[in-house]
Amino acid sequence: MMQESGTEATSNGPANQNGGAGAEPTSREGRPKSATPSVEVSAADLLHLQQHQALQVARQILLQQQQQQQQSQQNTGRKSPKANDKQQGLQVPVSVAMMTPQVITPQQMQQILQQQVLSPQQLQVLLQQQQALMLQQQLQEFYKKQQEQLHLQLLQQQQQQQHAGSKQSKEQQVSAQQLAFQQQLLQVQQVQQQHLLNLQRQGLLTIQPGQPGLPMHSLTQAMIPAELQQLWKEVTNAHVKEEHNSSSNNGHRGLDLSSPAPPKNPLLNQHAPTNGQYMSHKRDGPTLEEPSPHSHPLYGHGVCKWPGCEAVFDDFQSFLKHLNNEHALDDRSTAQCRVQMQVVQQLELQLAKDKERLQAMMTHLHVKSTEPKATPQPLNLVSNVTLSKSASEASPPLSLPQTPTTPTAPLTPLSQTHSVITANNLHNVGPMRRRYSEKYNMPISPDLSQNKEFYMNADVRPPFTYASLIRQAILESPEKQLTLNEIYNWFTRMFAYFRRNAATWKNAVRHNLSLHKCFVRVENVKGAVWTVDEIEFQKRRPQKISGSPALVKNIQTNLGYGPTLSAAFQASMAENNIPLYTTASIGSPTLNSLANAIREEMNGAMDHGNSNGSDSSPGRSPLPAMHHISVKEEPLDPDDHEGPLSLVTTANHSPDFDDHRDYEDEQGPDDML
DNA sequence: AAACAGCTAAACACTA
DNA sequence: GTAGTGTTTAGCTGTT
Repeated sequence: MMQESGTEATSNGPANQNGGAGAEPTSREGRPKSATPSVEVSAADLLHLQQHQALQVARQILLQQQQQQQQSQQNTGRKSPKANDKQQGLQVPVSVAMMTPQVITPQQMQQILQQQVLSPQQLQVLLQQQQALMLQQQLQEFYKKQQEQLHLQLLQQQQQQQHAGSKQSKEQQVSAQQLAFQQQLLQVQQVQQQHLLNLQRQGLLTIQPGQPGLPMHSLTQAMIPAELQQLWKEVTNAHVKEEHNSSSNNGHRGLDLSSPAPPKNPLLNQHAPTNGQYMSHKRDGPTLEEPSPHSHPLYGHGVCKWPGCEAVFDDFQSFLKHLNNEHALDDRSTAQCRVQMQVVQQLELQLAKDKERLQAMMTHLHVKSTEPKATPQPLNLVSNVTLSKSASEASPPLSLPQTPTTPTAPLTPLSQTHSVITANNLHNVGPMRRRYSEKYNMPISPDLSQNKEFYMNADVRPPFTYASLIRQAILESPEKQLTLNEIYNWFTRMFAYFRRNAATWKNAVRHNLSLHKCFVRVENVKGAVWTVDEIEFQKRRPQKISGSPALVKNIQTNLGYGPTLSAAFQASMAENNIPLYTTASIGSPTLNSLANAIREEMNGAMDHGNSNGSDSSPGRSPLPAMHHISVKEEPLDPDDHEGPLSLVTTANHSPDFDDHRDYEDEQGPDDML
């Protein structure tokens, strides 16, 4: 928590984000919860500031307009545009109160029109002024409403936080509130921009790119990161030159994108409106040619990818036509572009926050940082597959230990085992000699079920030992026994990784089956099947888990049901390896949840027992392993059970069983006998 | 440093 | 003869 807040404070401050104008709403996301109230206040302040800026912009612009017009009316003879420009730049915002009284009522307007005291030009000017003033009033009203809403929200948030029970729910509330808050702010921004754009469009807002001291500019700066700003400038300059000859907007340059208000996205440049040529502006530098004559970032699968468009086209040319016609350089496109830009900004900010969070988490867990790679890859497992392949294909497939990537420091078992695999985790799998399922004696079932899809699709080596996997395969089977071929099939079915280099891993499977005493070969009518001797499996590695004695006792008591429970149940209990998680070994689970998990586990085990025991084939011992257990000379050493119980909930387990059923069906009718 | 565990490779035997 | 299955050994690496 402290680390996180520290990180946030240093690397995510307003200065880093938006150049100091402080109008970036999203910088609040992910802030430390302890600082929530004060940050909320600052959020409101920021909103105030932003609104104030927008209002100032409008005021100043309107004032400029008025003065300009007054000057042009009164000093018709003397023209000194340069002096005017300078004066405009130095204008000091005046109070709205100075301007509001000038709003003319419709009746007055009617009178003026009827009396025809004004020339058409004067009327035009007057109209513009009126429109501007009305816009400003609307703006003010809207801001007031927004402000009230936000205040309400903040109040609610504070109250909720005060009464929130658990820390976690508090966090959730906070983040939900933050999200709503962000959206609110985004909305405000967008409306601001829309209004300003309207002003622009009507020629009331004539702001030149090079003009100093423009409030609009500061507003824009407040919204976009520095680099984007830079990019924007570059693009803007180029665009101004490009558009300079265009006389379409003669008279006023309200649509000129070079005005600072619309943050110009590279996107804009990508569809040069005149020729439809896609000029790659980003990444590879300006010299890069477009990758292919028919590729366009806004065109994919025959669909226009312009936000909210989705028009379908048969060919690229018609798309280009559409792009030039429908998404030409107009106010709508500009506004959409701005919105898109904000979306990107939000995502970037979110990414940055998540990165920081990840970093903090890893720091907290004492894991070496993989920061540069920590950028979440798209969930394109294929790319990961490629990576993994290229890394492993150079060497024998299972000789991943030789890959240059060294395994990271041990993770907290729970955080690793029970988390869904992400792209980051990929760096951790493979070269582990001792897979964490072994190392921490963790059950692989939760991980497997949770990341089942992942393992099934990604060519990533599962972080489990062969022994664990074989055991899992066997235990997942209804009969708790599998032929070698069935084990093979389970491997290939469950793991994309084992769909290649079969000779290697199959050899390893056989080797493990033979080597480990925990795997018991049972002769069957149809041949041999392999079963798991759970006790032997647990004995393989003495576990040293410093569990609370009470818990140990508890588990032992549960195991003590032995005489009254079926052998299948015992086997299932042992099978699922319910561990005696301690706070030291597991991190966070409460005793309560542990108890629940065990309870669920027991229920699930009972189910398993019931499903196997009664209707299995007589010729085939349903639980050969149990038979094996029964003849073991060594009594169950309590210490052996300290680690070995796994948190496999029925929820996690049953799908696998279902899947396994399918799989078993492939194996032929021998289960039916 | 030694023991241990796990992975890989390979040789060999047996059987269908 | 071949493929599948099962056993065993050896060498290596990583962990304890």
